[in-house]
Amino acid sequence: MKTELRSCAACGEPISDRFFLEVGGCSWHAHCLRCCMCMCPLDRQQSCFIRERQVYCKADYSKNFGAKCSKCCRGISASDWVRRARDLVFHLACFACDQCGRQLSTGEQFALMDDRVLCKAHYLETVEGGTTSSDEGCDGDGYHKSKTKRVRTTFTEEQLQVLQANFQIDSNPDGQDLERIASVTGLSKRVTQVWFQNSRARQKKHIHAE
Amino acid sequence: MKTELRSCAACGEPISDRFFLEVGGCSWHAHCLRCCMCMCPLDRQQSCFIRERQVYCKADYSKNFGAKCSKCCRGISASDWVRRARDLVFHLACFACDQCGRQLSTGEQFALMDDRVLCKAHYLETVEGGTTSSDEGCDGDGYHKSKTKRVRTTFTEEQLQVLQANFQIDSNPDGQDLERIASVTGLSKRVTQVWFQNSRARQKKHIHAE
DNA sequence: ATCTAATCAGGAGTAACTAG
DNA sequence: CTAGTTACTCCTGATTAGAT
Repeated sequence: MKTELRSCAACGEPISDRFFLEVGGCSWHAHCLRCCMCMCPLDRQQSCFIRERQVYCKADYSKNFGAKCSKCCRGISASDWVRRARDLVFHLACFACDQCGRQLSTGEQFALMDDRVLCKAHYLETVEGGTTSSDEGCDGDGYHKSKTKRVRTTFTEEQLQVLQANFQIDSNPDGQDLERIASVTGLSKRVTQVWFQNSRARQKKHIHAE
Repeated sequence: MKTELRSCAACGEPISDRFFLEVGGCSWHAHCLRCCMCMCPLDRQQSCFIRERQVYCKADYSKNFGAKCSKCCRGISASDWVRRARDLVFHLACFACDQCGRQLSTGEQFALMDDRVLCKAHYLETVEGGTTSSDEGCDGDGYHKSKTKRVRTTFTEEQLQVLQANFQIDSNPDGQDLERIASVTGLSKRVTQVWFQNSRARQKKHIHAE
Protein backbone atom coordinates (compact mmCIF):
# COMPACT_ATOMS: atom_id res chain seq x y z
CA MET A 1 0.00 0.00 0.00
CA LYS A 2 1.11 3.52 -0.69
CA THR A 3 0.24 4.55 2.75
CA GLU A 4 3.09 2.47 4.05
CA LEU A 5 5.68 4.58 2.29
CA ARG A 6 5.98 7.73 4.31
CA SER A 7 9.10 9.73 4.82
CA CYS A 8 9.96 11.56 7.94
CA ALA A 9 9.48 15.32 7.73
CA ALA A 10 12.57 15.84 9.81
CA CYS A 11 15.21 13.47 8.55
CA GLY A 12 13.67 12.61 5.20
CA GLU A 13 14.25 8.92 5.73
CA PRO A 14 11.41 6.53 5.11
CA ILE A 15 9.39 5.50 8.08
CA SER A 16 9.08 1.82 8.63
CA ASP A 17 8.50 1.94 12.33
CA ARG A 18 5.34 0.45 13.59
CA PHE A 19 4.64 3.60 15.57
CA PHE A 20 5.16 7.01 14.10
CA LEU A 21 3.65 10.42 14.50
CA GLU A 22 1.38 12.52 12.36
CA VAL A 23 1.72 16.18 13.08
CA GLY A 24 0.94 19.21 11.00
CA GLY A 25 0.04 17.11 8.00
CA CYS A 26 3.40 15.38 8.02
CA SER A 27 4.75 12.17 9.40
CA TRP A 28 7.66 11.85 11.75
CA HIS A 29 9.81 9.21 13.32
CA ALA A 30 8.92 9.28 16.96
CA HIS A 31 12.46 10.25 17.86
CA CYS A 32 12.62 12.91 15.15
CA LEU A 33 9.79 15.03 16.45
CA ARG A 34 11.61 17.64 18.43
CA CYS A 35 11.16 21.28 19.25
CA CYS A 36 13.14 23.28 16.74
CA MET A 37 14.33 25.54 19.49
CA CYS A 38 15.23 23.47 22.50
CA MET A 39 15.39 20.15 20.68
CA CYS A 40 13.44 18.47 23.42
CA PRO A 41 11.67 15.33 22.17
CA LEU A 42 7.98 15.80 21.62
CA ASP A 43 6.82 12.27 21.02
CA ARG A 44 5.67 11.88 24.59
CA GLN A 45 4.51 15.45 24.95
CA GLN A 46 0.80 15.97 24.91
CA SER A 47 1.00 18.94 22.64
CA CYS A 48 3.23 20.47 20.08
CA PHE A 49 2.93 23.53 17.93
CA ILE A 50 3.47 24.12 14.28
CA ARG A 51 4.30 27.43 12.74
CA GLU A 52 5.77 27.97 9.31
CA ARG A 53 6.59 24.31 9.13
CA GLN A 54 8.57 24.47 12.32
CA VAL A 55 7.68 22.42 15.35
CA TYR A 56 7.82 23.92 18.82
CA CYS A 57 7.28 22.66 22.29
CA LYS A 58 4.64 24.54 24.18
CA ALA A 59 7.04 26.69 26.13
CA ASP A 60 9.01 27.80 23.13
CA TYR A 61 5.99 28.41 21.04
CA SER A 62 4.32 30.68 23.47
CA LYS A 63 7.61 32.29 24.19
CA ASN A 64 7.93 33.19 20.58
CA PHE A 65 4.45 33.74 19.34
CA GLY A 66 2.30 34.21 22.38
CA ALA A 67 3.74 37.47 23.46
CA LYS A 68 3.66 41.00 22.25
CA CYS A 69 6.21 43.57 23.19
CA SER A 70 4.95 45.47 26.19
CA LYS A 71 6.42 48.66 24.93
CA CYS A 72 5.57 48.85 21.25
CA CYS A 73 2.78 46.27 21.37
CA ARG A 74 3.97 44.66 18.20
CA GLY A 75 4.58 40.98 17.86
CA ILE A 76 7.77 39.28 18.78
CA SER A 77 9.07 36.71 16.38
CA ALA A 78 11.25 33.73 16.93
CA SER A 79 14.40 35.41 15.78
CA ASP A 80 13.96 38.58 17.77
CA TRP A 81 16.07 39.16 20.79
CA VAL A 82 13.94 39.95 23.75
CA ARG A 83 14.17 40.95 27.35
CA ARG A 84 11.81 39.72 29.98
CA ALA A 85 10.72 41.40 33.14
CA ARG A 86 8.20 39.93 35.47
CA ASP A 87 5.65 38.55 32.99
CA LEU A 88 6.40 41.09 30.33
CA VAL A 89 8.41 40.72 27.19
CA PHE A 90 10.16 43.46 25.28
CA HIS A 91 12.10 43.75 22.09
CA LEU A 92 15.68 44.35 22.98
CA ALA A 93 15.47 47.86 21.63
CA CYS A 94 12.23 48.54 23.42
CA PHE A 95 13.62 47.71 26.80
CA ALA A 96 14.63 51.19 27.78
CA CYS A 97 14.10 53.57 30.65
CA ASP A 98 10.79 55.28 30.20
CA GLN A 99 12.15 58.45 31.59
CA CYS A 100 15.54 58.97 30.00
CA GLY A 101 15.08 56.63 27.09
CA ARG A 102 18.35 54.85 27.64
CA GLN A 103 18.34 51.25 26.51
CA LEU A 104 19.07 48.87 29.32
CA SER A 105 21.74 46.21 29.16
CA THR A 106 21.83 42.65 30.30
CA GLY A 107 22.31 42.38 34.01
CA GLU A 108 21.66 46.02 34.64
CA GLN A 109 19.28 46.79 37.46
CA PHE A 110 15.96 48.25 36.53
CA ALA A 111 12.51 48.67 37.99
CA LEU A 112 9.03 48.00 36.74
CA MET A 113 6.43 50.46 37.87
CA ASP A 114 2.97 50.01 36.47
CA ASP A 115 4.48 48.28 33.48
CA ARG A 116 6.84 51.15 32.89
CA VAL A 117 10.49 50.31 32.78
CA LEU A 118 12.86 52.59 34.65
CA CYS A 119 16.60 52.58 34.99
CA LYS A 120 17.86 52.40 38.52
CA ALA A 121 18.60 56.08 38.87
CA HIS A 122 15.21 57.17 37.66
CA TYR A 123 13.48 54.56 39.68
CA LEU A 124 15.13 55.81 42.84
CA GLU A 125 14.41 59.36 41.86
CA THR A 126 10.77 58.51 41.43
CA VAL A 127 10.21 56.54 44.60
CA GLU A 128 12.22 58.85 46.78
CA GLY A 129 9.53 61.42 46.69
CA GLY A 130 10.50 63.01 43.44
CA THR A 131 12.88 65.26 45.26
CA THR A 132 16.64 64.85 45.18
CA SER A 133 16.33 68.10 43.32
CA SER A 134 19.96 68.26 42.57
CA ASP A 135 21.32 67.07 39.35
CA GLU A 136 20.41 64.87 36.52
CA GLY A 137 19.40 61.31 36.39
CA CYS A 138 21.49 58.51 35.09
CA ASP A 139 24.75 60.27 34.87
CA GLY A 140 28.01 59.17 36.25
CA ASP A 141 29.11 57.09 33.39
CA GLY A 142 28.40 58.73 30.17
CA TYR A 143 24.87 58.34 28.95
CA HIS A 144 21.88 60.26 30.28
CA LYS A 145 21.42 63.83 29.14
CA SER A 146 18.06 64.74 27.70
CA LYS A 147 17.32 65.88 31.23
CA THR A 148 14.60 63.59 32.48
CA LYS A 149 11.60 64.01 30.31
CA ARG A 150 8.61 64.72 32.47
CA VAL A 151 5.95 62.06 32.08
CA ARG A 152 2.46 63.38 32.19
CA THR A 153 -0.29 60.97 33.11
CA THR A 154 -3.49 61.13 31.17
CA PHE A 155 -6.39 59.92 33.23
CA THR A 156 -9.12 57.80 31.79
CA GLU A 157 -12.76 58.66 32.21
CA GLU A 158 -13.22 55.98 34.86
CA GLN A 159 -10.19 57.06 36.78
CA LEU A 160 -11.47 60.62 36.90
CA GLN A 161 -14.84 59.39 38.00
CA VAL A 162 -13.42 57.49 40.93
CA LEU A 163 -11.10 60.36 41.83
CA GLN A 164 -13.88 62.90 41.76
CA ALA A 165 -16.30 60.72 43.67
CA ASN A 166 -13.72 60.34 46.37
CA PHE A 167 -12.86 64.01 46.30
CA GLN A 168 -16.45 64.86 47.05
CA ILE A 169 -16.44 62.64 50.06
CA ASP A 170 -13.05 63.71 51.31
CA SER A 171 -10.85 66.18 49.53
CA ASN A 172 -7.91 65.42 51.77
CA PRO A 173 -7.60 61.67 52.12
CA ASP A 174 -4.94 60.21 54.38
CA GLY A 175 -2.22 57.89 53.23
CA GLN A 176 -4.29 54.77 53.56
CA ASP A 177 -7.18 56.22 51.67
CA LEU A 178 -4.81 57.47 49.04
CA GLU A 179 -3.39 54.03 48.59
CA ARG A 180 -6.85 52.58 48.37
CA ILE A 181 -7.87 55.06 45.72
CA ALA A 182 -4.63 54.46 43.91
CA SER A 183 -5.27 50.77 43.81
CA VAL A 184 -8.82 51.00 42.56
CA THR A 185 -7.85 53.43 39.84
CA GLY A 186 -4.67 51.57 39.00
CA LEU A 187 -2.68 54.75 39.44
CA SER A 188 0.38 55.05 41.60
CA LYS A 189 0.00 56.51 45.03
CA ARG A 190 2.16 59.48 44.12
CA VAL A 191 0.10 60.34 41.05
CA THR A 192 -3.06 60.04 43.07
CA GLN A 193 -1.66 62.27 45.75
CA VAL A 194 -0.68 64.91 43.23
CA TRP A 195 -4.12 64.81 41.71
CA PHE A 196 -5.69 65.54 45.07
CA GLN A 197 -3.23 68.32 45.72
CA ASN A 198 -3.95 69.94 42.41
CA SER A 199 -7.62 69.37 42.87
CA ARG A 200 -7.67 71.15 46.17
CA ALA A 201 -5.78 74.04 44.63
CA ARG A 202 -8.24 74.09 41.75
CA GLN A 203 -11.20 74.16 44.08
CA LYS A 204 -9.75 76.97 46.11
CA LYS A 205 -9.04 79.03 43.04
CA HIS A 206 -12.56 78.61 41.75
CA ILE A 207 -14.16 79.54 45.01
CA HIS A 208 -12.05 82.68 45.15
CA ALA A 209 -12.82 83.47 41.56
CA GLU A 210 -16.49 83.83 42.40
CA MET B 1 -47.37 57.59 56.23
CA LYS B 2 -43.90 58.35 57.34
CA THR B 3 -43.56 55.10 59.16
CA GLU B 4 -44.58 53.14 56.11
CA LEU B 5 -41.72 54.39 54.00
CA ARG B 6 -38.34 52.78 54.17
CA SER B 7 -35.37 55.03 54.11
CA CYS B 8 -32.23 54.34 52.18
CA ALA B 9 -29.30 53.25 54.32
CA ALA B 10 -26.97 55.34 52.22
CA CYS B 11 -28.64 58.66 51.56
CA GLY B 12 -31.29 58.53 54.25
CA GLU B 13 -34.00 59.63 51.84
CA PRO B 14 -37.22 57.68 51.72
CA ILE B 15 -37.51 54.97 49.14
CA SER B 16 -40.52 55.22 46.93
CA ASP B 17 -39.04 53.39 43.98
CA ARG B 18 -40.77 50.31 42.86
CA PHE B 19 -37.49 48.41 42.91
CA PHE B 20 -35.06 48.72 45.68
CA LEU B 21 -32.47 46.53 47.31
CA GLU B 22 -32.32 44.76 50.62
CA VAL B 23 -28.79 44.11 51.75
CA GLY B 24 -27.31 43.57 55.15
CA GLY B 25 -30.64 44.11 56.84
CA CYS B 26 -31.07 47.52 55.31
CA SER B 27 -32.82 48.94 52.29
CA TRP B 28 -31.13 50.89 49.54
CA HIS B 29 -32.04 52.86 46.48
CA ALA B 30 -30.68 50.79 43.63
CA HIS B 31 -28.34 53.61 42.67
CA CYS B 32 -27.20 54.16 46.25
CA LEU B 33 -25.74 50.72 46.78
CA ARG B 34 -22.10 51.32 46.11
CA CYS B 35 -18.82 49.98 47.31
CA CYS B 36 -17.63 52.20 50.13
CA MET B 37 -14.14 52.11 48.75
CA CYS B 38 -14.24 52.46 45.00
CA MET B 39 -17.80 53.78 44.79
CA CYS B 40 -18.62 51.38 42.02
CA PRO B 41 -22.35 50.66 41.80
CA LEU B 42 -23.34 47.27 43.13
CA ASP B 43 -26.95 47.01 42.10
CA ARG B 44 -26.11 44.88 39.10
CA GLN B 45 -23.25 43.08 40.73
CA GLN B 46 -23.82 39.49 41.65
CA SER B 47 -22.26 39.85 45.01
CA CYS B 48 -21.52 42.43 47.56
CA PHE B 49 -19.95 42.16 50.97
CA ILE B 50 -20.93 43.63 54.25
CA ARG B 51 -18.62 44.27 57.12
CA GLU B 52 -19.26 46.57 60.05
CA ARG B 53 -22.15 48.13 58.20
CA GLN B 54 -19.97 48.99 55.25
CA VAL B 55 -20.63 47.64 51.79
CA TYR B 56 -17.79 46.43 49.61
CA CYS B 57 -17.39 45.11 46.10
CA LYS B 58 -15.68 41.78 45.91
CA ALA B 59 -12.27 43.11 44.96
CA ASP B 60 -12.14 45.68 47.71
CA TYR B 61 -13.47 43.31 50.27
CA SER B 62 -10.82 40.73 49.68
CA LYS B 63 -8.21 43.43 49.57
CA ASN B 64 -9.16 44.60 53.02
CA PHE B 65 -10.02 41.44 54.77
CA GLY B 66 -8.23 38.73 52.84
CA ALA B 67 -4.50 38.06 52.83
CA LYS B 68 -2.29 40.72 54.33
CA CYS B 69 1.09 41.90 53.19
CA SER B 70 3.77 41.05 55.71
CA LYS B 71 5.37 44.43 55.30
CA CYS B 72 2.60 47.00 55.21
CA CYS B 73 -0.03 44.75 56.80
CA ARG B 74 -2.58 45.94 54.31
CA GLY B 75 -4.71 43.71 52.17
CA ILE B 76 -3.69 41.93 49.04
CA SER B 77 -6.24 41.51 46.32
CA ALA B 78 -6.35 38.85 43.69
CA SER B 79 -5.05 41.16 41.02
CA ASP B 80 -2.08 42.45 42.96
CA TRP B 81 1.38 41.29 42.12
CA VAL B 82 3.02 39.68 45.06
CA ARG B 83 6.25 38.12 46.14
CA ARG B 84 6.38 35.20 48.47
CA ALA B 85 9.15 34.29 50.80
CA ARG B 86 8.92 31.32 53.09
CA ASP B 87 5.31 31.53 54.22
CA LEU B 88 5.05 35.29 53.86
CA VAL B 89 3.42 37.32 51.15
CA PHE B 90 4.36 40.85 50.11
CA HIS B 91 3.08 43.41 47.69
CA LEU B 92 5.62 43.70 44.93
CA ALA B 93 6.46 47.19 46.09
CA CYS B 94 6.70 46.13 49.70
CA PHE B 95 9.28 43.48 49.01
CA ALA B 96 12.25 45.65 49.70
CA CYS B 97 15.33 45.62 51.86
CA ASP B 98 14.38 46.70 55.34
CA GLN B 99 17.58 48.56 55.73
CA CYS B 100 18.16 50.44 52.51
CA GLY B 101 14.60 50.38 51.25
CA ARG B 102 15.62 49.17 47.83
CA GLN B 103 12.96 47.10 46.12
CA LEU B 104 14.18 43.63 45.28
CA SER B 105 13.93 42.16 41.84
CA THR B 106 12.93 38.76 40.69
CA GLY B 107 15.70 36.29 41.15
CA GLU B 108 17.72 38.59 43.32
CA GLN B 109 19.17 37.09 46.47
CA PHE B 110 17.76 38.24 49.73
CA ALA B 111 17.57 37.16 53.34
CA LEU B 112 14.72 36.83 55.77
CA MET B 113 15.58 37.61 59.35
CA ASP B 114 12.72 37.49 61.77
CA ASP B 115 10.33 38.41 59.00
CA ARG B 116 12.50 41.29 57.92
CA VAL B 117 13.62 41.25 54.33
CA LEU B 118 17.20 42.23 53.63
CA CYS B 119 19.11 42.64 50.41
CA LYS B 120 22.25 40.58 50.17
CA ALA B 121 24.60 43.41 51.00
CA HIS B 122 22.78 44.43 54.13
CA TYR B 123 22.28 40.88 55.18
CA LEU B 124 25.99 40.30 55.05
CA GLU B 125 26.65 43.54 56.82
CA THR B 126 24.30 42.52 59.58
CA VAL B 127 25.63 39.03 60.15
CA GLU B 128 29.24 40.02 59.78
CA GLY B 129 29.38 41.93 62.99
CA GLY B 130 26.78 44.55 62.34
CA THR B 131 29.35 47.28 62.32
CA THR B 132 31.28 48.21 59.20
CA SER B 133 29.84 51.62 59.77
CA SER B 134 31.00 52.57 56.34
CA ASP B 135 27.75 53.59 54.72
CA GLU B 136 26.62 53.54 51.15
CA GLY B 137 23.53 51.65 50.33
CA CYS B 138 23.61 48.52 48.32
CA ASP B 139 25.23 49.56 45.22
CA GLY B 140 28.52 51.21 45.40
CA ASP B 141 28.08 52.54 41.93
CA GLY B 142 27.44 56.07 42.94
CA TYR B 143 23.93 56.20 44.11
CA HIS B 144 23.97 55.68 47.85
CA LYS B 145 22.93 59.09 49.12
CA SER B 146 20.76 58.65 52.18
CA LYS B 147 22.48 55.79 53.91
CA THR B 148 19.97 53.43 55.43
CA LYS B 149 16.74 55.23 54.99
CA ARG B 150 14.98 55.81 58.24
CA VAL B 151 11.60 54.16 58.20
CA ARG B 152 8.88 56.28 59.62
CA THR B 153 5.72 54.54 60.74
CA THR B 154 2.46 56.11 59.74
CA PHE B 155 -0.27 55.28 62.20
CA THR B 156 -3.77 54.55 61.13
CA GLU B 157 -6.74 56.33 62.57
CA GLU B 158 -7.65 53.32 64.69
CA GLN B 159 -4.16 52.89 66.00
CA LEU B 160 -4.05 56.51 67.08
CA GLN B 161 -7.38 56.16 68.75
CA VAL B 162 -6.19 53.22 70.82
CA LEU B 163 -2.92 54.90 71.64
CA GLN B 164 -4.56 58.13 72.72
CA ALA B 165 -7.19 56.38 74.77
CA ASN B 166 -4.46 54.53 76.62
CA PHE B 167 -2.42 57.67 77.00
CA GLN B 168 -5.29 59.36 78.76
CA ILE B 169 -5.50 56.54 81.24
CA ASP B 170 -1.78 56.22 81.76
CA SER B 171 0.78 58.30 79.95
CA ASN B 172 3.64 56.15 81.20
CA PRO B 173 2.67 52.52 80.82
CA ASP B 174 5.02 49.81 82.05
CA GLY B 175 6.50 47.09 79.89
CA GLN B 176 3.55 44.78 80.22
CA ASP B 177 1.04 47.44 79.36
CA LEU B 178 3.17 48.51 76.46
CA GLU B 179 3.19 45.02 75.13
CA ARG B 180 -0.56 44.75 75.48
CA ILE B 181 -1.11 48.04 73.64
CA ALA B 182 1.35 46.97 70.98
CA SER B 183 -0.54 43.79 70.37
CA VAL B 184 -3.97 45.37 70.10
CA THR B 185 -2.73 48.02 67.71
CA GLY B 186 -0.60 45.60 65.74
CA LEU B 187 2.44 47.80 66.24
CA SER B 188 5.76 46.64 67.57
CA LYS B 189 6.55 47.23 71.19
CA ARG B 190 9.41 49.56 70.33
CA VAL B 191 7.26 51.73 68.08
CA THR B 192 4.61 51.89 70.77
CA GLN B 193 7.17 52.84 73.34
CA VAL B 194 8.55 55.61 71.18
CA TRP B 195 5.07 56.93 70.56
CA PHE B 196 4.48 57.25 74.30
CA GLN B 197 7.82 58.94 74.74
CA ASN B 198 7.10 61.45 72.04
CA SER B 199 3.58 61.88 73.30
CA ARG B 200 4.75 62.77 76.76
CA ALA B 201 7.18 65.26 75.28
CA ARG B 202 4.42 66.75 73.16
CA GLN B 203 2.13 67.13 76.10
CA LYS B 204 4.79 68.86 78.10
CA LYS B 205 5.57 71.23 75.29
CA HIS B 206 1.96 72.18 74.84
CA ILE B 207 1.39 72.79 78.51
CA HIS B 208 4.43 75.06 78.56
CA ALA B 209 3.28 76.84 75.48
CA GLU B 210 0.13 77.98 77.22
C1' DA C 1 -3.55 79.87 24.40
C1' DT C 2 -5.55 77.00 27.88
C1' DC C 3 -5.84 73.45 31.11
C1' DT C 4 -3.65 70.85 34.31
C1' DA C 5 -0.02 67.10 35.72
C1' DA C 6 4.33 67.40 37.69
C1' DT C 7 7.83 69.74 40.17
C1' DC C 8 9.86 72.83 43.45
C1' DA C 9 10.57 75.51 47.70
C1' DG C 10 9.51 75.91 52.16
C1' DG C 11 6.81 75.00 56.51
C1' DA C 12 4.44 72.07 60.14
C1' DG C 13 4.12 68.04 62.60
C1' DT C 14 6.18 64.27 64.55
C1' DA C 15 8.52 59.28 64.41
C1' DA C 16 12.98 57.78 65.26
C1' DC C 17 17.30 58.48 67.11
C1' DT C 18 21.12 60.14 70.41
C1' DA C 19 23.17 61.47 74.64
C1' DG C 20 22.98 61.67 79.31
C1' DC D 1 13.46 57.38 81.43
C1' DT D 2 14.00 62.77 79.44
C1' DA D 3 15.61 66.48 76.33
C1' DG D 4 17.29 67.68 72.22
C1' DT D 5 18.00 66.60 67.37
C1' DT D 6 17.36 64.57 62.92
C1' DA D 7 14.86 63.37 59.12
C1' DC D 8 10.58 61.60 57.01
C1' DT D 9 5.76 62.61 55.48
C1' DC D 10 2.45 65.54 54.02
C1' DC D 11 0.86 69.96 53.06
C1' DT D 12 0.37 74.68 50.34
C1' DG D 13 1.34 77.94 46.78
C1' DA D 14 3.96 79.07 42.91
C1' DT D 15 5.93 77.51 38.83
C1' DT D 16 7.10 74.57 34.82
C1' DA D 17 5.89 71.99 31.05
C1' DG D 18 2.92 68.31 28.27
C1' DA D 19 -1.26 67.75 25.62
C1' DT D 20 -5.05 69.65 23.07
